Amino acid sequence: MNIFEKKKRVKKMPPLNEQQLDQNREERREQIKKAALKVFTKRGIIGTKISMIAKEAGISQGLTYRYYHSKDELFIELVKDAMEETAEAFASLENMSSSPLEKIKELTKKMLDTSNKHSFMLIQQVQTSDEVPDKAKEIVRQYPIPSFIEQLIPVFKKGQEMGEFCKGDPAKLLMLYFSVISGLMLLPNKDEEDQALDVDILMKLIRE
Amino acid sequence: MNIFEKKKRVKKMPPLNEQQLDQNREERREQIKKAALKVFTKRGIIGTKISMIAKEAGISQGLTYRYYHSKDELFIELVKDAMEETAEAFASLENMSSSPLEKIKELTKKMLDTSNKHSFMLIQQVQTSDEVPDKAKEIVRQYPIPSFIEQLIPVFKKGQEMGEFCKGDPAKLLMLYFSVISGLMLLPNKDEEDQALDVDILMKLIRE
Amino acid sequence: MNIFEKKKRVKKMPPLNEQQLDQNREERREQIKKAALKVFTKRGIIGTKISMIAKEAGISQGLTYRYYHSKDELFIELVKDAMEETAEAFASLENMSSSPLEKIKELTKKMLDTSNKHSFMLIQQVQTSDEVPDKAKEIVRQYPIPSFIEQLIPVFKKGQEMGEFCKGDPAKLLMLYFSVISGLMLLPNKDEEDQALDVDILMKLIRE
Amino acid sequence: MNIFEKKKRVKKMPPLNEQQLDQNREERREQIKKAALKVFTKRGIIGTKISMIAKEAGISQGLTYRYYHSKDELFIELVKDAMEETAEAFASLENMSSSPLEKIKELTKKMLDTSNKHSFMLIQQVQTSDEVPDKAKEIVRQYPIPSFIEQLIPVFKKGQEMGEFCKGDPAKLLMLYFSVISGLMLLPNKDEEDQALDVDILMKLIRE
DNA sequence: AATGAATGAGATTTCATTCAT
DNA sequence: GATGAATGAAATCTCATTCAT
Repeated sequence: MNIFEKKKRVKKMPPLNEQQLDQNREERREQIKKAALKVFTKRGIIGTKISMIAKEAGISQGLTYRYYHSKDELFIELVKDAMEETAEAFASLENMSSSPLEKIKELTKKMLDTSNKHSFMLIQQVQTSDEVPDKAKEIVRQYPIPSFIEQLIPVFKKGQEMGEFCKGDPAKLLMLYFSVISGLMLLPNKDEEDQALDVDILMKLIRE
Repeated sequence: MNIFEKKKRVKKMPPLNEQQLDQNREERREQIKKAALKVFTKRGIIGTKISMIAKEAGISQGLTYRYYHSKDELFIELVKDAMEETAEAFASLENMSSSPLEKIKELTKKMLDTSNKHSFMLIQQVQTSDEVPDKAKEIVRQYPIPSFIEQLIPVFKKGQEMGEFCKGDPAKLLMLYFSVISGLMLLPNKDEEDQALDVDILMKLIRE
Repeated sequence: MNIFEKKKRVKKMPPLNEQQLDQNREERREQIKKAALKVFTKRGIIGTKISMIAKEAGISQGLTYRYYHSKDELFIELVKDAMEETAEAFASLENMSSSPLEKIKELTKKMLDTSNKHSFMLIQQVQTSDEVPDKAKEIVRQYPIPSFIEQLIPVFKKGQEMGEFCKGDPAKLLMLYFSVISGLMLLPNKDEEDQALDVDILMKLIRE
Repeated sequence: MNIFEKKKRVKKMPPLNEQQLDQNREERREQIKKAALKVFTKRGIIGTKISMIAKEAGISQGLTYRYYHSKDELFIELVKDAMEETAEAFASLENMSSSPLEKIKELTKKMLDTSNKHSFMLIQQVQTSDEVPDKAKEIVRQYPIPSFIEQLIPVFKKGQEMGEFCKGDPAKLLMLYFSVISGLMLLPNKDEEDQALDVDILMKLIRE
């Protein structure tokens, strides 16, 4: 660092550079979010005590508040993330070159996959429960699940034409299908291998 | 209670006769249970405040404690009832003269019917949540849902032989099927008429 | 109570009549407000712990929350009351038949009187401190003290004409005078008898 | 510190010489004190968070503790300083050659001057509030304000003889006068120019 | 029996102080 | 020395349960 660079730093001389600090901070936030998502989905927003999240994240209660002002704020952040992921999951189907049936199957697997499930469950919680903050409700309302499902209607219709899917009102069939998936997500875990099988059986609901 | 039993209790002369009092008491308990079931299933045991139950039942907070010593006790009582009803629902199939497929269909309707749903949802809650009292967990463990489902295996096998049901491991198929039903119960209400349709589509999961 | 009256009561049969309950409730609120006013003026809103108010009122911490949802709400209610009292104190001068000088003197006495002082001090606190809730600031801003003082300008002018008050800009003189009074209120108590004397000396500020 | 003392400390060879270090340290302490005084007087000791002082001083929270072991210690140090300044302000009158009235007027100006006001306000806070550390209370008790005022009694008497001051008990008149000044200090700022005028009006309290 | 008030244990949140870097 | 993170004790607030009427 030459003397000119030195002058840039107006305020003070922190021991670590700001970029490093920001990154640490971001990592902590992720650590907390990960822990929180796990506990929130397992116990609901009211059943979740901040102390549980802190313990799960391996930090003190107080520290949680340096990163999130309140339990609600943390919850809301997670809901935002979950909505984004969901939107992406649905949107990503467009770019797939596979058949309609394969697309739906892929999406189903993604939703039931343990690593993604938590996000979907969180959204379920927001839709189902009265305990969640209004802000969270709003966010989910802004991007309603039905609208995601509607995106699939063209795919489904094409599948019907190709004879992959059964006849019937695409909107209604898809809605029921995803209700079933949603419901399954709320149930306690199953073994991974079983899951793989399940998907094929589930597809019977919409297959010809 | 016969008239001889009645004479046994003679503490004092109440304004109403004992039988009447007992009946009143029982009615109150039912009134409270009904209210509690509604709120518990909607908000979970932690999300439910005693004040909410009291309000729903149209009585005062304090009075609730005349009939149930604690929130947990009330919850446990409801779980007991729910288990009994569930057991009955499954057992009653034996006496039905209809075909295997019709039996399963009937059971499905019963489970998804708004008036019964609450009991099933309560059991779900016990299985899913960590917040419920240990005693409740125990009760549900004593009569595990899988054992109910096992009762249906003979019925299912018969249906397979008759060509009503698809091929495959009956235990596994039934388990998935009822997982789907359970999951659907957890979702917010749908219109009654749609429900009627849904059942037929759901049956595709196990039908030939 | 005759049978017709009995029918009026739609809901239930409470042991005490509603009027009595409402009155009790109101008394409790007053009791809490009185205690709170004392502690708030002595220690400021932040320095005041709910436990102090509860102790001063002789009730449990928890009970406080049955009457006021938060410390802030309680504070705001007190500010409202104080503003009303202040407005009244100034307004009441109009109806007095005494001379301008006597009017100001009376007002001064009222403000410095121990029994009223707390209300004025509370308003001071709102104006001086950054810790008070925004709502409280708003309320005080709605009826600004200067506007109260302006009401006195005609009185003061008349006093000047009568030779009771010194020459000079009435607005400026009154503002200074009441600044002095306000300041004095913030200081720890003096003996009652001294106070009586003080007023006459203070009047020198505006007397001819 | 003389040059001999300097040689006594020879632990290691610091990049800067000891004197320089000490001076830096002293400057930092002053920087912190200045910031603290500003915030303490504005928000009270409880309303003041260490983070606020650090921010005002432009340093980190943690660093504050390198210079002061606790918030209380910092507060106490400020109170000491304030008492010394006050003592000096009163003492300095002795050396003035002006008339008694001019002396009091000068003192008044000094007290209401924005740059000095903070110290006086701090002392007020110690006298008024229950939140301050006991040590601070003690320090102020050791040099009671009344004793400062008593120092002025000879001056006041001389002024009375000279016909500059009004008749009456000097102790009582001075006490009221400084109560008024103290009170005024607690009020939010006024414009500088108004202040100048105010002093003359205030003097009416004690002038003939 | 019935009510609503009252309590107190436990949860959330704040912040002075300590710690690792 | 300097920083910002981390801790934990104390405050606010909630609510299951008990109590007086």
